[in-house]
Amino acid sequence: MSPLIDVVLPDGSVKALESPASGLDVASSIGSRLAKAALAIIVNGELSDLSREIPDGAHVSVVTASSSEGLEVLRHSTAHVMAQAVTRLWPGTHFAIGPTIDNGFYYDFELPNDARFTESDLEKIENEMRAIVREDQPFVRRELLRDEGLELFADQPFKVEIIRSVSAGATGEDVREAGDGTVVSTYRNSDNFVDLCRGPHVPSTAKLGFFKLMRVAGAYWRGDEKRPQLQRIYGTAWDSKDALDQHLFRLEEAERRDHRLLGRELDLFSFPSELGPGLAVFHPKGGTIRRVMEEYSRQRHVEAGYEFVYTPHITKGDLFETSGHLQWFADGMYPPMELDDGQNYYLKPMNCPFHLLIFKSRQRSYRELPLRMFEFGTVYRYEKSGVVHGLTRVRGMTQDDAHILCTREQMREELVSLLNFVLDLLREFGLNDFYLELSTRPEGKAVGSDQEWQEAEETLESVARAAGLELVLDAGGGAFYGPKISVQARDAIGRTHQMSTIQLDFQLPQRFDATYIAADSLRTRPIMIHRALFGSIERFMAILIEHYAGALPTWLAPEQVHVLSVSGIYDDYAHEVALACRAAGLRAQAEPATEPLGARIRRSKMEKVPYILVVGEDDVRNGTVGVNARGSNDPERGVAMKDFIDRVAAESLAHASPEVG
RNA sequence: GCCGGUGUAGCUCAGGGGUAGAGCGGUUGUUUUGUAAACAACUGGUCGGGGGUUCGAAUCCCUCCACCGGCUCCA
Repeated sequence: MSPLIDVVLPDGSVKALESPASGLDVASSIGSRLAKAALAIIVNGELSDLSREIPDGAHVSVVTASSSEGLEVLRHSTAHVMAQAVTRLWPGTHFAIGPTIDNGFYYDFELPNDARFTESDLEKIENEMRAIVREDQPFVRRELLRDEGLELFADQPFKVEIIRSVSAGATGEDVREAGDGTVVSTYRNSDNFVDLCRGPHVPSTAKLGFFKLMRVAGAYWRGDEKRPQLQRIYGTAWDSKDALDQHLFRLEEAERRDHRLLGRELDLFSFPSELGPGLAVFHPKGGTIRRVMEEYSRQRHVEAGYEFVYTPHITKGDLFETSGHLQWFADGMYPPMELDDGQNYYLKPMNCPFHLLIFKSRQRSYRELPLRMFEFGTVYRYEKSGVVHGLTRVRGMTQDDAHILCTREQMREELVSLLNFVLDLLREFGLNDFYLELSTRPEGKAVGSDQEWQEAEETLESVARAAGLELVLDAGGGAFYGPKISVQARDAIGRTHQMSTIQLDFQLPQRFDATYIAADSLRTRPIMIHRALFGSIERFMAILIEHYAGALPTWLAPEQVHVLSVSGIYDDYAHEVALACRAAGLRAQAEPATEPLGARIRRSKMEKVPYILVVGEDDVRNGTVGVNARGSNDPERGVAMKDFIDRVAAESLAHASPEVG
């Protein structure tokens, strides 16, 4: 009889198993359904293959696709299957890395003879993957010495590079691929496919099957644009057809919300090709949304003690020499205009140097600090041709930009109140699920001393922690002049967007030699805080449009009320109602009865107007309206005109959407 | 900037060496409508730009541009 070992299950209970026992044995001992669903096992906190032998006394937890770990294992294994399929179809392919990502995975390849994947290849690859799944190939783990690994992958240059880099002490992605360096781990599926991989993997390809290859794209090896560009295939993988279908449905939902599509359908903005890429024009309705956003923002900034400034769009290059932009940011700037006097003039990519000049326009006293200067500053950035994207990435944009100059002592408190201000403002626009990101010093392209950076980063971090929100580190993501906190918001369908940025800057005041006279009569260097709460108005509008799927809350809706008369003989009353709404500050208009009512209702509904009023004979007699609120299938009849107006005015003030029952 | 894809009417799309199409939209007329599409007529295009092959190019080839999906970058 074999000796027994004990394993501790997640609920604390202890199970005795015959030794040796694998992860699969553990799962089987609990139940046959679990054994079937098991994909991997966590042994003493370490995610491992099911085939792994379990040591006596281990704490174990069986991993199925219902956990995020399980899905990740499943996706990673599917990536291997894809790599095998590709090497079957294109013998001689070099494969690079194939990690999991949100909802799926990708794998980077270099095809022989510089061949390229096309979209139609995806179906071929999927079919080959299905064949591999049917073959029920086991994933067999084997650990090799470094030199054995180098030999095994001698014809796979990317794998060789990974093995070399992990044995040289690399971390991160490479370790995930290969292990710790002295020993490398591999997974073999069949005689002709073995991959370098740390694992773990599902026991067999038969555990997989609910996947779809989404798209093919170029991707630089190691994300470095100076290195070879590989062919990347993105896929998604799930544990059931249902889950896969749901995911595909969510993608369709995101497509339906695409602000570029809604922007055209709702007649909000466009990108005339006559203007060039990334340059938008706002149509009257988009202009209304923007104006309401800006007006509200202005009002809040006045209340928060900001002063409003205005600065020009172009300047002599000297300014950006002083600020360091020409040294650090020239790639992002439009090329200069050379004028007759031999001066180079630039479109401004940022507003900060101008605000500093305002600060410097006369001597400042500590009594004036903190000085908060706000501007809707329109800036131009020469974005690379491949990156412009709707309103979220443009070449001309307006920032709700402000620069706060304060003393070192004031800095912390200013940041704390600023963060509260931001979050409160964003909540008024209907976003309420946030986390913070701290971006630190960018290696190799930063100005300032180590000590200054350290102080700036520590201050920002402590302020961010004090806010009590989740904090994520974005190492090396800061601007060249200082670190930043950015507020990330999750939208209605769970995507995250970078919203506000708050940057700390010890550099610019120094470069411009900005000073104030402190209480001790000494010239003292102020601290500068850069901040944009919307980020850019364009991007923020895009996010709102997608968040609300175009159905903006009443206060932001470009048209709030449409008044439709049942027939032309009540058009006068419809106008009267619209005028009364407008007198109460609502955006309302009467639509003439040129078409049947149903057609006009449909038109207004498609425009996502919050309130459609229908008026007819009863209403003319009683001074009432029929109210059809957006989202409701159940119109109200005979509502007193004044009651309706009061209700919508209140709703608008509260920044709410129509209440539907 | 790089890789892949796509450019036909305002929008969505069909056509694929031999007279440029549909639906929606727009305009006009008729219709007077109680909650998501009345009827009719009309209107609409250098088939992204340029070059080439050809008797003939929207269609085949080259090139540029724009857009879409990624990479790098980023508000």
